Amino acid sequence: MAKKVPLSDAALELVARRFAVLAEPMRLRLIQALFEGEKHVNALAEEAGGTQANVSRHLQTLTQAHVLSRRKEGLQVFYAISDPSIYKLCELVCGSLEKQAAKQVEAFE
Amino acid sequence: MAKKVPLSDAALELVARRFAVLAEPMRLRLIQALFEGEKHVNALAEEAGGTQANVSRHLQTLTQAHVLSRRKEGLQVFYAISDPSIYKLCELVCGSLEKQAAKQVEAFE
DNA sequence: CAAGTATATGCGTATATGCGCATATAAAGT
DNA sequence: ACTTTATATGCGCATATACGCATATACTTG
Repeated sequence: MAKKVPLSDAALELVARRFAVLAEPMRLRLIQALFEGEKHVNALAEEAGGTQANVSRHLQTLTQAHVLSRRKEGLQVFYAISDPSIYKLCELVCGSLEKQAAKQVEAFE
Repeated sequence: MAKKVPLSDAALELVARRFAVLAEPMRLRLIQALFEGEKHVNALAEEAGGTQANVSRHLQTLTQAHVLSRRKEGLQVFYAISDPSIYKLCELVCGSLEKQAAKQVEAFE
């Protein structure tokens, strides 16, 4: 397991795409809503404040990126977080942004 | 410190922008190059394989996002990673992608 | 099989952004 | 002051993608 080898172009594209998937507020809202557990599309649309069509698309994007899992039950489709690293990822970014904000505040004191 | 409160729209936009900054292969290449330490623009352009102009722009984007710091010394400008969370962020994503890849392989066995 | 409900998708548009090219700015040496 | 070197930026183009609207698909029920 070589650790210091620079990532290949293909690998970098994958990483970039991963970040891109998380780079939309609406998708983050959906992920946040799913932190509470599995939910179906209409519930998510209502909670996240988007149209059914748009939410469905975003859910598709997240599922294709293996961030969410999809489970069909009768008429409804339930989505859930399938990649546990998402939790830490969001925590890390939030923490970093909080530190930044704290620094901004310092500058005014 | 309330932890379970959903993030505000403004906060989500910030998080999204943070991810967006990391969602470009060229910027990831620059970050990766800077893992070895502070470097100046031309060195980064050569190492990352981009034009000076383009690299300069990406460095600006990363600096405005407080991912990098900028230090001017004579004619040269040195950039360095200023947000330590970047290391873990990249590790997390790489680890997650490796697991995904491993699963793909399993499917063929 | 028809009607209703939940979800997905085709299409057009508006916006964002990465890149190349040329040029501007800044600093150092002659 | 002029030239050279290092970096930044204005501009245009090409591409990606988020959203709205309408419609298609899938499943359930009467």
